Amino acid sequence: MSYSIGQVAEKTGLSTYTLRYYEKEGLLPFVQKNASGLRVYNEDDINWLSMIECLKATGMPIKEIRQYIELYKEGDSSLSKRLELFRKRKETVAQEIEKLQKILGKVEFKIRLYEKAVEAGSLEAVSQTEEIQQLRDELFGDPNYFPEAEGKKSV
Amino acid sequence: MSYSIGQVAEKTGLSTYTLRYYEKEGLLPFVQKNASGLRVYNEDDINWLSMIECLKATGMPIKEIRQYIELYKEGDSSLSKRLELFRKRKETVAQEIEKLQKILGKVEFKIRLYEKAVEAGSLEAVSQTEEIQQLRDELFGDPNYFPEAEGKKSV
DNA sequence: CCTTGATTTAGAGTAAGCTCCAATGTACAT
DNA sequence: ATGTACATTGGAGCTTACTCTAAATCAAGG
Repeated sequence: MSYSIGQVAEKTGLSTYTLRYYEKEGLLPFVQKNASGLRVYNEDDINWLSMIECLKATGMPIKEIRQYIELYKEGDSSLSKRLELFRKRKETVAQEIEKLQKILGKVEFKIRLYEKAVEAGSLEAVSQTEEIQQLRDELFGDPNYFPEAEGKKSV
Repeated sequence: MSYSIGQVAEKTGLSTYTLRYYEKEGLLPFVQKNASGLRVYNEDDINWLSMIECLKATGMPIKEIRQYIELYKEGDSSLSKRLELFRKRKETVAQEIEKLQKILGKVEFKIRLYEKAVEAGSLEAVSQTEEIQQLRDELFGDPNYFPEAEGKKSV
């Protein structure tokens, strides 16, 4: 099965601009062209796009994705480099998840604070309560992320 | 306690350029200046920066952070809007965490695949094995995210 | 007073990742 | 064969979030 650039755009949710841009950046070195110069994508190209989306989702910039593709083109001699690359990606993603979980905790604190504030009709009144102060201490007693955060003013 | 822009940069890890940029963009509307026009930051400003970093970490763009700050300036009349804003942030972050967990699964699959490939000295040999095909099915049987992904070619 | 280093401003420059345009060519149904 | 939709290229333009520059001013020590 083969696809035009428009069909691939449809299938992947990427724009035709983006597909051409990726090619220009060396992310899709295997896309064929027919006699008239039109791009003809096959299943492998779609798989590559899926891989690219995956790497992008790990936070990898386009230049580094190209490097992966260049490693792939080197063949089996680059297997251990590719393994190493995926291990680094795993680390990056794991760290990002951890960071987001901490952020989620802070946002949930804000939600509780604002729920009480809406109830009371005032933020100042609520942010000094025993309950909120205690929550604040639990969350921000950890000095790792902006220790001065979330002071008395409840910004 | 008060701080110069350089001290705040040191404290927060942001550059002095960034601090001035944030002010220009309306993210720090409370920073004072002394008689000579030099910025003088206080604890509240540091707290605001911490809040800004938190919102940024949720993926919120700077223009929307400014909108939050404008809501804050409106006082208690905007409490429920601010609550709503934090609820949306929570959704965004929760979804991002979910997405990253799926990505983590894919990356871990790649790691296993490449571990085997390095062992065998060949990617093609390994990607057709019973074990890998089974793992692939488990991970990518779900048609939500690029159903064509990870075909026979193991890109 | 003088020097050194930090700070001020307006505005220009940068990097990433697209996004679009103009002019031209291709595919195909009527 | 002609209209319509879709494709090609090079290159310009856009957005976000900084990042830096230049020229002037300020702060503090000797």
